[in-house]
Amino acid sequence: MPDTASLSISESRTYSISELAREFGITPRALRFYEDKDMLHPARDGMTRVYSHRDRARVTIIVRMKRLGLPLADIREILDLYGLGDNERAQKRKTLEKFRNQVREFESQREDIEVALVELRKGIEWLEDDLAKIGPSDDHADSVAAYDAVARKQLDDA
Amino acid sequence: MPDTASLSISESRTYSISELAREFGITPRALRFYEDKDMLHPARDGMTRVYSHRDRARVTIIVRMKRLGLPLADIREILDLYGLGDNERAQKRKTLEKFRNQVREFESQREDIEVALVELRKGIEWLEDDLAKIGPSDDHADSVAAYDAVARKQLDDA
DNA sequence: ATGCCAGTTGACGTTTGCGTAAAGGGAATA
DNA sequence: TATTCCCTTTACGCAAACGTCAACTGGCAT
Repeated sequence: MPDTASLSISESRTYSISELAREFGITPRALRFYEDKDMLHPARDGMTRVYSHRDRARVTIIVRMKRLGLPLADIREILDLYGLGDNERAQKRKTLEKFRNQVREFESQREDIEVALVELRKGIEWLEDDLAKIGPSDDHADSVAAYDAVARKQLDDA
Repeated sequence: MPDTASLSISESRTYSISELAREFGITPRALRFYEDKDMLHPARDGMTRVYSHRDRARVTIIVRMKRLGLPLADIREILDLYGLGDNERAQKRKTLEKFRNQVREFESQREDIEVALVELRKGIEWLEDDLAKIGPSDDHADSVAAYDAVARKQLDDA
């Protein structure tokens, strides 16, 4: 099987805890913590943890999901669902539902981000314009007007 | 000034704490908490809080930012920045930097979401296909193969 | 053998974002 | 007057997600 050959190079590697930690910008403590929460189950060489390529993939998922604000418990479920290939139809339906809900949540979250980005860009534009006025008019009325302008926008589309 | 007239209708209203709480789907406790954290400064009628339209706008921002996972401290800063119209140029530059950083963060967060959505949709597709196989082959080899397929994808683009 | 580095397991501390009584004030309604 | 609301403050509690010791255990380089 040529398949096996293609795997052997990169997928046979193992990683130490601090190696993975550095790679993902987290602490070893975090990795042990995730393990304690049953999100990882690295092999052991005596006492020391040995992370497989597959473990690494799981960490990738964990880190990604975390950045998206998912609580560890939820991430764990997702991980479990990937891991549990021996599901029955009922379970799979539930899984499907969960995934669909996640999609919905992410989509609405993405919308929130779009909105926030618009707001921030408006603020940036305002600040840039304001800073572009060469002479520091240092005026009080000016800043008040500016504040009102921004506030007004907030109020309008709130 | 006709401007004043356009404001008087909707902007002169005030809100009670529970009114605002209901509107934003949060508890009065939360609003008091935000005030304790100096994110809101509603007027008082005796002891009871009276929220202006402008206060309401601030709550809007708080809620939005919270949904995006920003810690209250950060939200407070943003709020302060809006409120401080009497900034010096130096301050404004710092503000500008903060805003730009936020934009960058949101953008990368949005990308994370896109990625996660792709993953989830792949998972959904897989589950749907799997459930579509009319006969519950109930096979063990099947599920193992399915697991490997998914795992492989994870590993590939990790 | 000694020292250093990286690893291990608890156990406790910290921050965030409120929830949840506890104890009461003021106004309106029955 | 009594009950009912809505409001107030003060204060303790809590789950999540680690950080931070503390106390040990190897391995290997000198």
